Amino acid sequence: MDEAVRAGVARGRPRSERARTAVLDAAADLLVTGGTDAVTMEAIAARAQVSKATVYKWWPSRAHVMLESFFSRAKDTLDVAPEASLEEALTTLVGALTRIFRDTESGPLMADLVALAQADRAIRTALDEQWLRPRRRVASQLLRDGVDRAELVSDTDVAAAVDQLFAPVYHRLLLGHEPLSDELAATLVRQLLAGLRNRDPQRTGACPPRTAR
Amino acid sequence: MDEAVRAGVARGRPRSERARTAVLDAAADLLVTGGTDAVTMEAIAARAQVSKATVYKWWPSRAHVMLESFFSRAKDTLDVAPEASLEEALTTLVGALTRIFRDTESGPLMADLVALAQADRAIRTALDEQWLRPRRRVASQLLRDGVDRAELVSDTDVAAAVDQLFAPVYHRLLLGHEPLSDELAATLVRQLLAGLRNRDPQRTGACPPRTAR
Amino acid sequence: MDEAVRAGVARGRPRSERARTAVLDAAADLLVTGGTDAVTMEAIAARAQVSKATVYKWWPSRAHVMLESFFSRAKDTLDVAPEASLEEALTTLVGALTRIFRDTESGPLMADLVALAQADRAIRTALDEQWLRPRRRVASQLLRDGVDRAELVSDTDVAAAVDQLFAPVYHRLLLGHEPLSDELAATLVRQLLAGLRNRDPQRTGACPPRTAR
Amino acid sequence: MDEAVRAGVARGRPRSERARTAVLDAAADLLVTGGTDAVTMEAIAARAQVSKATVYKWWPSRAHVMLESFFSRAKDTLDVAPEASLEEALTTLVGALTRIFRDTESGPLMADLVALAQADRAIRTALDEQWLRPRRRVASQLLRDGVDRAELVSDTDVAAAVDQLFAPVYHRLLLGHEPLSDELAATLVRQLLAGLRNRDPQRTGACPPRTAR
DNA sequence: TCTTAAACGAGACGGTACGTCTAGTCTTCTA
DNA sequence: TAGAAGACTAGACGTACCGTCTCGTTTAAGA
Repeated sequence: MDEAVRAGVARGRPRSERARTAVLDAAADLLVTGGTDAVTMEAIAARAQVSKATVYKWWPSRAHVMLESFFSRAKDTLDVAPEASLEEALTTLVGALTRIFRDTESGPLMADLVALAQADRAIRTALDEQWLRPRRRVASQLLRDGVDRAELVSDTDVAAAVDQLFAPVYHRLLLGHEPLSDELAATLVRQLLAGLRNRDPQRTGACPPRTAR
Repeated sequence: MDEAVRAGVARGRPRSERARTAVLDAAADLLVTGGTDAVTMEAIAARAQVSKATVYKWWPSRAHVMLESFFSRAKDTLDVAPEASLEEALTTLVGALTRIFRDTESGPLMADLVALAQADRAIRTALDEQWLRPRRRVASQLLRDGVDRAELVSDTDVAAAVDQLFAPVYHRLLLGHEPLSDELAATLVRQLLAGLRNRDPQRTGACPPRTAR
Repeated sequence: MDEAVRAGVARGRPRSERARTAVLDAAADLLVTGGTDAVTMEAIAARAQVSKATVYKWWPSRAHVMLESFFSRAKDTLDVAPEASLEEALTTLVGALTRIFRDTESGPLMADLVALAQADRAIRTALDEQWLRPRRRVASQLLRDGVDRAELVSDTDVAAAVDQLFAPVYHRLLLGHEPLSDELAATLVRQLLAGLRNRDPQRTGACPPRTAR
Repeated sequence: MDEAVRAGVARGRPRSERARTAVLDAAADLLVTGGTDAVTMEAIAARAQVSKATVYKWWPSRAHVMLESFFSRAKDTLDVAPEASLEEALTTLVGALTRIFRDTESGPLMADLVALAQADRAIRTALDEQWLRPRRRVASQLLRDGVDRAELVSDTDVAAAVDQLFAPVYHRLLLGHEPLSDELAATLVRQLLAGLRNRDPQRTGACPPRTAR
């Protein structure tokens, strides 16, 4: 009936939750065991014991499957202990990201998604809005609060600072030139907040001048 | 003959330089105009007016074509003025990278290569060894020199610091969440060297304490 | 309950006559307007405003729908006027067939059914027993009566003769090499009964000899 | 070179004769062993050890494969012995058709082609022009010659007569209501030429009157 | 000048995955 | 219990690109 439709009453056979999770699991498994090239719609359907038509019905492309597979897994915390210092809070955020990229399927999934985002603007947008932005927002707010309290210098470029905390993690995930070590998060936060410049050279006391080379 | 072969003397028709450059140009053009998906071996050969066999003869995969296409274009300078300060030198390096990614075909090419590197370990290695490592080496040396002359603090994690300078550029190139602006390089260098922490809050003198939140 | 079932009393919702005729009409309409390929179970159900399950519940395949659709339409007469001559009677039978194939939906339906019969033995059997055989039986009886009364030669192969009357109609329907013209039936009957051989060459009188070539 | 192209000089790898015949054989084999439904492009390619792309390159549809498969096999003779009588000549033609339909793969192939012709006008045309018409032409000419020499009556409808000879064969092939027996051809020719009407009933002399029923 | 051998263009080939379509079946709610 | 809605499995469709192959055709160095 029309009323039924308008009321959102389900008509017909309901969507199979089993199929949905099987697809998401299959995609992640294939990626981890066989690499990007192994994750074809054909292979996903076969491993999930699901017909290709069902996959295409709910996800328009392999990239969208990966996206949902990633989001169904990657649940890092955005909660920061209220009593934590700024340094502690930022370290928690960056450390959580580092660990899920290094220790879970989310790492390969994110790497693959960034690759897919180069070919599909919708994926890039979804990644930005649903993953990056919320995390950047939390970090940005912490930094802005620091500026407001005068804990941080007033000319801080918050966006750039956030990139200096998070980008190295993605960079190492994607290129692998350096490991995602346990200390990385603390190091990134410490070096950004305190800076690299030596303010107490040879025990001269006082705050350090900008020493030209 | 055997002697000729042993002597490395070229026998037969020499490799066509025209074909080589046509292929590299075709790959870059296709990428810029049509996106990653448009760059197929088939399309490269067609646009370059070259047979597929010739492309496969010299490059084992599309990724290798992109790699050489990138390297034949991206010639940013690694030279730093000897009289420049540390901050100036680093800003020059990061700024050069930002500009070639933003203003030339090298940006899309690098983005595509990072994507391809997720599926092809050889590409990842080549990118690392032939592109990233030389640039990281120069920046690392500058930072280590700073530590040696006590301009920088002794517990500096050079590798992490280098990432805090370069990774944001790649991150923005790949995800596009923030622009590759003119000021970015200077900001990244400044914030990393001086840090974000306010050392002179309301003229209270002395170095600032770690203010708990 | 069981008693009711045994008693043949209908339980539950009775079958929808509307659905039945809508399906048969849809099948015929689709065939005439779009050709064989347009007649899919999907399309039939959609046009008939009926669910696919309902179609499958009552007809095991598209071929069976076509079969019933054909039989619900093709009602040519098998009655022959008792006072008619043999030639008139046969002409009536063949003419009726020609006209319903040429002027009604039964033509395309029969053509489609013959095609479907190549893939489905059940359809072939049904076509034979329910359509061909009754018509052949009537014509055969007329011919056999003719033999019995010595109007026809005693060595008549009735089955072959019936084919020589009817087969040309199906042949033209299926291949279209010649039209199903108004005169066709009369011509077929006349030529078969009287033969093509000239029995009165050059007015020599008497019955004609078999002139060798 | 242009001259080469214009001259029809073969460029590139030449077409594989092996692939061509393998496809035609596979199509015929599948049809005979598994029926119409077994003959899919997929199955043809698989059995012929040929890629689907190759099949589609040379044949636009399954129907065209069947068509060529049929023509590569069905080589019945159209030659008639010059000294043969009209009756002998026609019997030869019809008999040859009957035998290749009954005893070779050409029977199932033709049946399938007639079915396919219902959905594809191009197939119908090809069947008509390349198969039916040449055979009908020969028979028609024999009949017309007979009329010219007054062996046959002058009001003979040649087209209808040809159908009365050939159509029964196709009809039995397609519907199977009667067998394609050895005697069929002779019977069809005899009955058509001499007619069914008894001209010498009970030795009454003279040609028989039209006996009303 | 003539041979020779590698590079080249064209394009057919066997594969594989694509994204779509239809066949049938199954599950839920409604009439 | 029939029917409508619609999700499901299965598998063929026709296309595109892959990477390989087989031709005939340059092109220059060496004989």
